[in-house]
Amino acid sequence: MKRPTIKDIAAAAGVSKGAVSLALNGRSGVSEATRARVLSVASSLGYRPSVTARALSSASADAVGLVLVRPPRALGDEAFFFQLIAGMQSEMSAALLLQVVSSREEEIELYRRWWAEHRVDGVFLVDLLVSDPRVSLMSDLGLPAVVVGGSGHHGSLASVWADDYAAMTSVVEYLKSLGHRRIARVAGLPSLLHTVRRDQAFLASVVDGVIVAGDYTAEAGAAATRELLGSEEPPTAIVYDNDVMAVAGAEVAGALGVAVPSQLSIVAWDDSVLCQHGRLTALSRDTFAFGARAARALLAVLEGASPTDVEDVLPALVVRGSTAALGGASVS
Amino acid sequence: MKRPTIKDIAAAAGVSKGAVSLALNGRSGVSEATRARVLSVASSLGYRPSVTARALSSASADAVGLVLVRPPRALGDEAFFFQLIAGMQSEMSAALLLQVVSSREEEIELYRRWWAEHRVDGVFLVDLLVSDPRVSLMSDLGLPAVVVGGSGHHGSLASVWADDYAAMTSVVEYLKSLGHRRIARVAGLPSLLHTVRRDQAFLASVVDGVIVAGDYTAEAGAAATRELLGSEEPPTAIVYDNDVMAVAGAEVAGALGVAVPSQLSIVAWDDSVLCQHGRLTALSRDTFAFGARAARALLAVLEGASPTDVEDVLPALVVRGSTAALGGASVS
DNA sequence: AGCCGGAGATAAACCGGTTTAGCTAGGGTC
DNA sequence: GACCCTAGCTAAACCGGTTTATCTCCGGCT
Repeated sequence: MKRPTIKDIAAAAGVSKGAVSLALNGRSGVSEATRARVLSVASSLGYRPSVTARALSSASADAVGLVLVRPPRALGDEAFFFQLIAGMQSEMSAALLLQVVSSREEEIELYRRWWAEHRVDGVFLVDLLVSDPRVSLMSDLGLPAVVVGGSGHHGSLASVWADDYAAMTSVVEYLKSLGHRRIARVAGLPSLLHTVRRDQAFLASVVDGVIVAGDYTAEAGAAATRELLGSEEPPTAIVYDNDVMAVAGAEVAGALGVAVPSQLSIVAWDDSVLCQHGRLTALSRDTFAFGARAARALLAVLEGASPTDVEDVLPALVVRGSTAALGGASVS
Repeated sequence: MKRPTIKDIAAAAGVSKGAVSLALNGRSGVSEATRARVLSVASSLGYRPSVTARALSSASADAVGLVLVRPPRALGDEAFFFQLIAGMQSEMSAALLLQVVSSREEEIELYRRWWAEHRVDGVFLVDLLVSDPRVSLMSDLGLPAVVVGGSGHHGSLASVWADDYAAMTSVVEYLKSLGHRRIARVAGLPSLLHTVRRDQAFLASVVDGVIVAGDYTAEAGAAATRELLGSEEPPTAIVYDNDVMAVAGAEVAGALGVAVPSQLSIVAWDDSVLCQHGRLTALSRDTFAFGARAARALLAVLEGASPTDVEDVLPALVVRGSTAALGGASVS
């Protein structure tokens, strides 16, 4: 019940540990005859090198890391991250070391540890902040990293992103073309970079706009919607920063007797089963594919390629029953 | 930019590596004075032991493992697992080593490797099969494990489960009390243990029942529903094995002109935002809490407690608009 | 013949811990 | 005073790999 170690292979092949190591890793220093013998012995004994031991002598750790800073309870409802993780895994043969922490400080400490111990070969950085300390940390540590969804270029790091600015502009233009003028935005966390980008794009293209901050939870979406619809001049269209808040908002509108879409148009950022079934117009991006792309980018960096920026395809607006021309007929 | 190692602490405290190790781990063999000195030096240098190195000499790996056997693309839609993971993380200070593979063989191979390399301290076993080889594997390896959602006791392993049999019985009884006789069940994967348990309970309490197999995807739910509603004697109630299939089924019913709930009652297993918004009657269990409970069980085993079976609270039936008495008025 | 160079292999150091064997000094016992 | 124990510590082996220094042997060149 004990795995063969490199020593067993060496003994069985009649060579030294060092020679086995060289042979298995395809490096020079052993003859082809010896290499072949070692390989055959290794495979016949079912030898698998120990990643743990290998990681100690500063080689590969066969894992990449992802740290999420969220209240765990809220995390479970955010399909986005799981889709992303599933996509990442689809392109990786390595395992994903996942940890959920509650503060940015812990997150940074964790990256330092993982790096110092060679526990991971590289990491994904998500939820990028406006001026994010992690970017320079990765450079300082020399820890390969890919910024995921950080809408833009970041120092010397590879980045995989979608153009939030253009996407938001297209949403607003679409609503304007339907005759909407007073448009509201229920935003995500203000500290996040993509929130700021979307805010900017929103304010730049909207005629008469208002922004309310949210935190991606159903409660926040409902509260923001109540606040907006109860105001002096309620908006005729609301753009939500995620699916959960949008669905909650639609529900609140219904409860308040505000008809969707005849009196209020609703657009959700990030499509999901939730939007599909709620017949909500949504900005759809393929999060799974996005994760897969991020994984490929990280693998490329790990293989020594110079970090590149990959811009994801622009999210497509999927028009469903929650948006209509101002004063148009109800569909729902 | 280099982390202090145990050697640095030893040098700074003027003792040997071994003494530092003993002192830090609270073991006897060093005087209290020396221990205090070592601890203060260690903390002032910001020393953190390397988990990687520690794992080599058969100590803790500071991580627990979870292997999921699913097509990655489908995985992303299953909120269940992410809820579970979020719950697990909420109770763990260690990281979760996560890997998605495509076959049972790979899964087993992965457990063997992780064990052989001390990469994990223990693992969670999900999606238990009818006679699951993993159970005896864990015993053989001596790898601490917790069976999650395996509806029952499993060898010498700790188990955290909900009573699927009783839950299914309660659902069928509820439907029978509404007057339903011909009831269908759109099941999950037939190889899974809880599918079998639910099948048994369903067949035991139903008057006139039919079971169609599904695989948790929206497509499967839609196809099964089409098949059932198009049959000679269509059922008046359908119980789906997860939320995604139930929602898809409701949609198909609507498209076929079968009114829910007046002509067809629908019950979903596992509640979610999806069911809440679709106003589907659902069997609600707190998956997050379930994951947290599983984590606590694993931690207990890791601390040397003898493995225990923890039965989760019975899932509660949350009645919404998708179920009604046979021939009752439409609500939707 | 004498010298040099490189291929092929080995032994040993190293990564950062844990653990065991062994050494030393001090106290108690008879 | 001889003897034994034990507390307290050190040195060294070990975990399973990688990497470097070193050694040997053989062939080619002058």
